[in-house]
Amino acid sequence: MTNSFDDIPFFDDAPEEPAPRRSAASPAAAAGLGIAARAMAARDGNRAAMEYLSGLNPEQREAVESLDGPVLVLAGAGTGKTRVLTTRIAHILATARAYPSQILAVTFTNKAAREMKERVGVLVGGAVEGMPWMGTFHSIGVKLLRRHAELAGLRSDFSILDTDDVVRLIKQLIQAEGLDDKRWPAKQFAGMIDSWKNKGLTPPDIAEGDARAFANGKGRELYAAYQARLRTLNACDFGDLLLHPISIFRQNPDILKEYHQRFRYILVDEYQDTNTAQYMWLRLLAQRPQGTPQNVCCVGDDDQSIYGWRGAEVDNILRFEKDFVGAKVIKLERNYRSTEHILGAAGHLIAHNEGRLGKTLFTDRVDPDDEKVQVHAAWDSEEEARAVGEEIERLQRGGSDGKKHNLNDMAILVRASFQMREFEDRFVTLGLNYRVIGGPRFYERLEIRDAMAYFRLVCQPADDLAFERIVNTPKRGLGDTTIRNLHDYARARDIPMLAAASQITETDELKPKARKALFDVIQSFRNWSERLETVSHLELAEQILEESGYTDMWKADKSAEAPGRLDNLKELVRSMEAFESMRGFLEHVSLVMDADKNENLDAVSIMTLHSAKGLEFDTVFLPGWEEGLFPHQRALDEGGRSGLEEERRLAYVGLTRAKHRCHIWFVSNRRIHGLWQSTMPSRFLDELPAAHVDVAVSESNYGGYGGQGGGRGGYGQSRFDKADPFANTHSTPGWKRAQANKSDATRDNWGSRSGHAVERIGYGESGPRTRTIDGELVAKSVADTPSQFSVGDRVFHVKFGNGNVASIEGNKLTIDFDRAGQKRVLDGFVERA
DNA sequence: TTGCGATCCCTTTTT
DNA sequence: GGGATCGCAA
Repeated sequence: MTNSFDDIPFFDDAPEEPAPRRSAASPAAAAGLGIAARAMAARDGNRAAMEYLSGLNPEQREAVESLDGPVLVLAGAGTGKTRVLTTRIAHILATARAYPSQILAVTFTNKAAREMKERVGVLVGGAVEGMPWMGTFHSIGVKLLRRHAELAGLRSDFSILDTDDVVRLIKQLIQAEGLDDKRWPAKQFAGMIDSWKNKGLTPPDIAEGDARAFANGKGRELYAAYQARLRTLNACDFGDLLLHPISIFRQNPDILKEYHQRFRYILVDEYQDTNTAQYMWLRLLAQRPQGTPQNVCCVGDDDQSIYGWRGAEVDNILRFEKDFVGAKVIKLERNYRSTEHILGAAGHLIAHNEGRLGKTLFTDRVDPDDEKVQVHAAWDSEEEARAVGEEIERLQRGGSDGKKHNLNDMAILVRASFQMREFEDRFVTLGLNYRVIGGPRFYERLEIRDAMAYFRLVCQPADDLAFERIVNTPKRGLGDTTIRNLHDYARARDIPMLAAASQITETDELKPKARKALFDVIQSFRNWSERLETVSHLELAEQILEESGYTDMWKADKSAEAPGRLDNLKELVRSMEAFESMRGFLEHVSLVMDADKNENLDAVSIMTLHSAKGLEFDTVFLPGWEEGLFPHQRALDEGGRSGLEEERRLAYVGLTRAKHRCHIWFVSNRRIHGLWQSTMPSRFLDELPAAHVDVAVSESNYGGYGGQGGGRGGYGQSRFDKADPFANTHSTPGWKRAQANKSDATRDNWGSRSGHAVERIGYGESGPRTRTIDGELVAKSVADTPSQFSVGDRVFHVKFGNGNVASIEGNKLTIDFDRAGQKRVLDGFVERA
């Protein structure tokens, strides 16, 4: 059977030997190389035409021009890493060292791949279209696997399962083993398999101990059963996209050799994030027999290694020189992004980490007007969102520099995605445009997954998971009993469920009603599969959704979401336009999973720190710098010291995203799992240097609100001045007002705003509070001064109620609360009972 | 077989 | 707090 992937010619788009020469017949030249072509001409003497090299600093230029032999570029944040990579590609093409199709350029994320493609496109023009080997590890893995699928026991039209499918599949296996799927959650086992795969381990490689850890010692068998099941489904998971090629290369040296000849240049972005499997994959492709050039260039930054939890091995970057003898190591330390304050803060913070290669970023751009990194305190996450929103509006109207700022230049970077919600809620009420990056994704929506299951099954009839998903959606009277029958029938004969369904309708094993319903479904699928070749995939998609009754199902649905779902389905069909075939579309979706339809809207970006890596913004807001959230408790529990260091790198990534302004927030109270918890400022705040940081909270407390303070003070000042509760609540303790505020805050916008203003004054008055922040941040001095409390004191806390002080450590109290148990709290938050 | 209510569990990060 | 799953009843 042919499909669109077989259409890609193998080696005939570029001769293996000799290396390309500049000639009219050269496909590369014919492709119209733009600058590259001009630069080829330049090779004959006119070096000035190599304009893409000008503007590089000496280190960058060296990294670009060192084309022979292995190169490791240690590129700090904002030092022009992507520029080096893209220019290097342009340079390879321009000097006619290789055809576009002979360059393997690997990135970690889709976003990075997209950006690289764009930027290379700017340099070399249309030639970038001739670079099929530029993409993520996974997308390149698919490409390899499609070509050699049979060597992995698959057909080239295999499906790629996402996490959801995998979990459902494993759940079936666990149940089939007669195990209790509550005691042995499928999700957990899916995680184990994933981490095994990240380490490059196949079932026989699993150590005895690990194998025993799950399902009464059946872990290894279960893993093997899972792999076997994938094979019968003609499917693979994300990990397989790397593992299968690895074993194909290992077992077929001749194939590996073909790729060695093909890939003249290998480039790897974000090398510090590669896991063991990726590393094995890469080494197979990059390590050549002695005497052959190993033109591999890896770019990375050990200080930005933030994927250790996912199996990334920082060691990979550290042992590069051992793996590739004679490697040249180039450090990029000149930062072009951030102000000296931001760099100073970030550098001081990251210096607290031990195992690092040690780079120090510097910049020449010193401007006395540059704002220091601002640290703000808020009572709770709601106030945090409110204040950030106001700061954003302030910048939008015209910041301290009087300049009006675009929302596109601002981002809120959170540690965990649940933090996003509060900002979204707030921005909706403010009418402030925002976009969530990496949030709940289009293709993960229920209706989209259903529709996709239909498409998958049409293209790949062995896809049982898709079959099970939609066989009774919309409702066709095919319930659990029928499905289970069908399932058993299929398993017994080792055939796909769709085929089994076809057979079983010819017997009388099913009740007439179910039999009829099933028969109709199969007929539909037969029809659709036939049309695959004759009807355009766009039309076919529409027909499938119509004829299956799927759109009717939502039209009949009276719930609030139904119209939105119908819209999404339309959007889905529309987005298929960009693809040549349904298969091509399905592949895109399984790998990319996000629809990048954020047009030119001016909007604040909200995303996690992880997904912010590689991006930059004029103004960056970093909320939630509290112990337990950031650094995240789980990272500390599971990762210990190295977990903490990874969190610190995450903080470093966050800070270094900012070009001009960086605002950090921490709150005293945050709701976690629905419960309010008192929180302490993050230790990372202690690690920021006073020279580059302003504690904005005290300033706004005293200066901003009384009306006499002048200063650029607080946010939304004028609005609060009008608020009438101001006067009469002025003298009551802050926490009380905050508490009163909380009850009506969710409903009443204005109420919450005025309450908010009042709250903040309360902070200003509560001396310990302000000093605490200064003390935490600037020096440990406060921590050394004796607390106003002593052990045994009876105290009251707004969230936890009454309790007794159990121990004191500087300004941090451990309190045994009568009802809430033992908590650690800053002394500013309690008062004598 | 379906639909609804109750309960349970989880909440870091992603290809 | 909230989403997903489970169990029970119609």
